[in-house]
Amino acid sequence: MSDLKDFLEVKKCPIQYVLAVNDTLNVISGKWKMPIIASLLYGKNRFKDLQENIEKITPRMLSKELKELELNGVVVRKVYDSTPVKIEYRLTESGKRIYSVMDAMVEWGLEHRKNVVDSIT
Amino acid sequence: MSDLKDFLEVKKCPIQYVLAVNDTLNVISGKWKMPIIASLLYGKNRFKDLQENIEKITPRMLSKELKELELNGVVVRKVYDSTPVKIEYRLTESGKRIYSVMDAMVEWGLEHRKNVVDSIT
DNA sequence: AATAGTAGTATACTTTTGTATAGTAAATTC
DNA sequence: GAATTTACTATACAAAAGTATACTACTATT
Repeated sequence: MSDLKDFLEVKKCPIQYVLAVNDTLNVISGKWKMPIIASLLYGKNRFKDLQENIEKITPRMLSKELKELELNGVVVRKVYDSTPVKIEYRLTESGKRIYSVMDAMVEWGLEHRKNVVDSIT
Repeated sequence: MSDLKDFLEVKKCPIQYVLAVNDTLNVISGKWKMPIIASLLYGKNRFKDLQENIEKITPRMLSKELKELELNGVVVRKVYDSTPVKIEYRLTESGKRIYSVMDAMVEWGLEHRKNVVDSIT
């Protein structure tokens, strides 16, 4: 394949865009990420609260996912030096902004469902 | 837990929203969905074109993913009755609209990267 | 008749993701 | 001092997702 063909035809997405999409996908993919982020948005901040709010999640998964979200800069773990210690998980500013992605997903999903139902009936 | 507490505190996301997010997640999750959708948006419509455009994807995965996208109403498979047969994959209208989700993801990803880099340096 | 292009499928395998179940440790209430 | 609450960890396992490699079936070109 010639360079010209490369230039004219093989349009590629800028690499930063690819990385950005992958970062986002990483943060929202899996069975529990969205429920956890949504729960945090709804003001459920303690381990126990999250566990109660998210049906069927095991403590192992909750712990694992929270660690991953923390590592990805989406969540911060705060230890309050009270007795007994209280631990809170909070969304970072970035974390809160994932709301906009969820919003786009809800919008697409609703519209898509409508279309698919239309196409069947 | 009382019904009142349910009502006052356990705010829940409307079920249709949850379903909508899950539908969207289903369509975009995995290693190859986004590259495939992006390639289709860029006008790569034949199996071979997609295979060449998406580095390292095996024909097995490409075939599997295209089938899944078709089943989900995101892609249509068109057989042209020429000799030799030409087969094209095209995004449905819903499929094209996933662009808006990708857009939100790029935006969040870029911003997040900027913040994370800022917080390290 | 042999080679190449298009559009895949088949089989076996590895890796990643998620589940099930039980247990720990510190403090707090009965 | 026994049970309960909070915040987890440990081990073993099952299921889903992805990879590697080879192969097929049809047509077209040389």
